[in-house]
Amino acid sequence: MAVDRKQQIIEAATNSFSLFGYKATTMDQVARLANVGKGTIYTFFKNKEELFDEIIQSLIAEMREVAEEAVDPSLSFYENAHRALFQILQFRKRHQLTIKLFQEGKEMGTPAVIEVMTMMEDAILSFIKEKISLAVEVGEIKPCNPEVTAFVMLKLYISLIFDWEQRKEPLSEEEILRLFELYLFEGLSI
Amino acid sequence: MAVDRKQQIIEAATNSFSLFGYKATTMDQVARLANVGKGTIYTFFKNKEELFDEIIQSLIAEMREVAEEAVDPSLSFYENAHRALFQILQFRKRHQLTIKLFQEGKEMGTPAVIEVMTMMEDAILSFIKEKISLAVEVGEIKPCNPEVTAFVMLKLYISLIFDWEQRKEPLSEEEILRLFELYLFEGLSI
DNA sequence: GGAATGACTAAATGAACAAAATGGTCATTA
DNA sequence: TAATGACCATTTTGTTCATTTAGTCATTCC
Repeated sequence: MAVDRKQQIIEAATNSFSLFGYKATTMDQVARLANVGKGTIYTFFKNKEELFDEIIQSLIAEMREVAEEAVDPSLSFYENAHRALFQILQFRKRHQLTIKLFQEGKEMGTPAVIEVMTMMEDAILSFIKEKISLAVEVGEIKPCNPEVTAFVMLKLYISLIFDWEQRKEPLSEEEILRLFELYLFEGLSI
Repeated sequence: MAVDRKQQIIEAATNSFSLFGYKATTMDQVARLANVGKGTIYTFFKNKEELFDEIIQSLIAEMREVAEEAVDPSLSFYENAHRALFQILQFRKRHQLTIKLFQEGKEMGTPAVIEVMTMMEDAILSFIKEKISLAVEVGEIKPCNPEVTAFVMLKLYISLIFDWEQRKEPLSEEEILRLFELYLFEGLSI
């Protein structure tokens, strides 16, 4: 075959998921968009959910790459934490697919979407956790539970970037970095 | 009548809201529970939402009182934050109403509930902000934007109590206080 | 011969309609 | 004159059924 049918299917599905969401994307539509018979999809993917999962796994891998790229070994842990988290969240903001799915998960509660969003969050948490564990070992930050700390960091970031934006003027990247530093690293005590 | 009908209605409604939520509480039910004709409710309250609002206003006032009582001017900001936080924790446990409404707002998105939860959040934020401003003026904590700081404190608190519980074993009160202290006051830096 | 296909089926979905429940009113009652 | 519950308009819930959809498989095509 001249063209890679599997790739065609993945691209068609990604486009449709991005545009209409998971539920509103039909396998007929994916087949049509991919210029492929519907049955062909099932020679590459067991079912709709597996096709979806494979797309999300790529997305997660891409996110990890972006985050990893943001890390600069010559910088401090807190600066790197900020850079990585900021990049991940910006990535999420930029990619139509993540935006659409976030919406669908919240508004319609589609189970497959919720499952996948949890996977994405877990991937982010596991990435941060890894970095925290390392920083603790090296003695760059105080000993702490890496799992809870990763969770708190992510939540703090989401609060500052997404939630704060709902009520007030968005914070600039510099402000976010400064706040991150102030609250999580220096602490408020005199 | 010997008994205060308005009070009866408020108590019945509070019970039902706590037990079944706002939407699932019918005015017939409130009337029945209050041993009152349905029309009587409407001599005291314009409609269901006003009855709800009045109950929430009391709840907010009560929360403020509880928090205010916990504050001891002779203690440090840090210690007072502990005490207020602890009291609010205890308060939350006593009031299924808050929990039920929080759930309903998130899961069903009942507009009246969302509106009221926003009011509660604003009340809490304004309370914390006030205390932070004072502490900064007195030089008890580092200078910081009181509004953002209050926001971050509340979000951290909600993350630790509600969100963490969704994925892992709930944290004990002692653990929550310890984490709050570690992340916000001491900071992670060595 | 084996990959690709699209007509086919069982299951899921949602539109449309009917029935029940609910918020709010008001004439009657005590 | 305050309290009430039958009553009404509207909303919500339950049900039916035609349509749509995910997934299969006999047939086609290279």
